[in-house]
Amino acid sequence: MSWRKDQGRAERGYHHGNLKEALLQAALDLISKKGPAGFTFADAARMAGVSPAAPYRHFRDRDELIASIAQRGFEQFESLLTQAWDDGRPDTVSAFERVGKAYLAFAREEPAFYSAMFESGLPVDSNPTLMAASERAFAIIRAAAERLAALAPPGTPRPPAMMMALHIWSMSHGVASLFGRGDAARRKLPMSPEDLLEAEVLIYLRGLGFLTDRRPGTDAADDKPAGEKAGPWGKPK
Amino acid sequence: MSWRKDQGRAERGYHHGNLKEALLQAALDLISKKGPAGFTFADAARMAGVSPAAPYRHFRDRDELIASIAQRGFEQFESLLTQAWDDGRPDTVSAFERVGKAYLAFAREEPAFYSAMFESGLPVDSNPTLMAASERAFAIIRAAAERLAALAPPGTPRPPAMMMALHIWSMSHGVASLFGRGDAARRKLPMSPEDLLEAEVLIYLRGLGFLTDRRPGTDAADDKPAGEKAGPWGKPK
DNA sequence: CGGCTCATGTAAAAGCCGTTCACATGAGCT
DNA sequence: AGCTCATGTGAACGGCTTTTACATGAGCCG
Repeated sequence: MSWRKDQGRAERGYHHGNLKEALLQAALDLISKKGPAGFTFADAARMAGVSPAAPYRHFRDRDELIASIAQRGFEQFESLLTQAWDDGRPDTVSAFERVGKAYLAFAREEPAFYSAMFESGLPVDSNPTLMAASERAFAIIRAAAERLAALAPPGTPRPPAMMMALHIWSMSHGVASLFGRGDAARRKLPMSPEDLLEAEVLIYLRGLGFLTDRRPGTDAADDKPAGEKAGPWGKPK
Repeated sequence: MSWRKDQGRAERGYHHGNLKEALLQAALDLISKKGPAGFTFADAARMAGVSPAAPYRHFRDRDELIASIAQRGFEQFESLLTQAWDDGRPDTVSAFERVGKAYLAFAREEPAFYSAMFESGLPVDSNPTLMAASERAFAIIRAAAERLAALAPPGTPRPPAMMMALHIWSMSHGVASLFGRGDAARRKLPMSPEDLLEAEVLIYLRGLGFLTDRRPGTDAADDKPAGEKAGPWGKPK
């Protein structure tokens, strides 16, 4: 049966058997409850049912645990973005918007990961593998921007994909961190963060010359079916 | 002479005489050096030359000190933005861009204030006077957006000023917090955060129908549609 | 000037945390 | 069976936050 190495505080021998995993899980819980600053190493150990010194067999120090979480976060983030982008199907623009929504959804649904990744205060370049994971996640956005840039309307200068990607990233992060989660979400808004970001991205894309109204027949290279006549901020009255 | 109540560790009697101010100053130093997490109450006390218990005569706890700093930060921030906006002189669009630059400059030059304001992890609504200060600062951006919205080209639906303001804020905060300061600034970029934000805002404004080229002779009076010549990202090759 | 009072500072202590080190345990291999 | 080494424990150190009882002296009042 499974009485042996259950997670949590089930009776166990001298050795935990799965401590590293249990610690990561506990840390996620704690960070999502009390923020990356409020999380303590000792608490995580307690929650895993081991002594305060035990975690040091698995992580050099508290920062390394947080870095591990950030690392995992970037991996899940990358996977989520990849899935949202879906290689640009069914059309580049709408896939692009889906990526924006996925960004926000991640920040909202995995606040612990998101804080560890972007708000834990640990230097980006402290851990090379961490930076690599971060760059792989960003690469998705960049690849999407690349495809989008290639669709630039003829006659207009083609925007640098890297710049577009950075712009999209900063918008997404800005919305997520100001309005997206927990404490910050308490700022009163006339619209949801999702709608706010979507409008922002659409206006931006239009500024680059992309036709994002998606009225029938006005779309440049896309075959997206008919949408609204309304602009990116809903129906003007 | 001025041997009496000099700042720092100069000889002093039993009473410091200006401890509250000294603590705020010390905290600013420490936060800018080690981030809002690395800052300790005891360190600030030491730096001011008093015992670790002394600060409690002036601040309920560590969080209240940080909140005080955030408060001051918002006040300076508001003043800086007001000055940058300069009531929309000499013209709305360029004043608007100046506000964006001022935002970034504040984040870069006052990282301690900026972290206390946006990254300290304390709930926005913990302190009503703090939230009020924050709202006064945002009101500048909002007022600028209002003026800008009023200039919307005829024939296009007028964008909601509040939404514009939130968009600008999220772009500015996104760029500042991802690329603007200290650790985050180590991400390698093809351009400066300032240029990145300026381009982002210009493209966004163009997406709203504002003509932002501002080369001599191509301004609003011109009949040429925006975006034909040099874009906001410089000369395409 | 003398004395009172109260804001402001100190010392000491409790409780927490991170971290280290010597030591215990027992899982897995030979 | 016995060895070994990864993994966990207990105790200890120093530092931080916060509280409490006590000390100091600046400002005021007569």
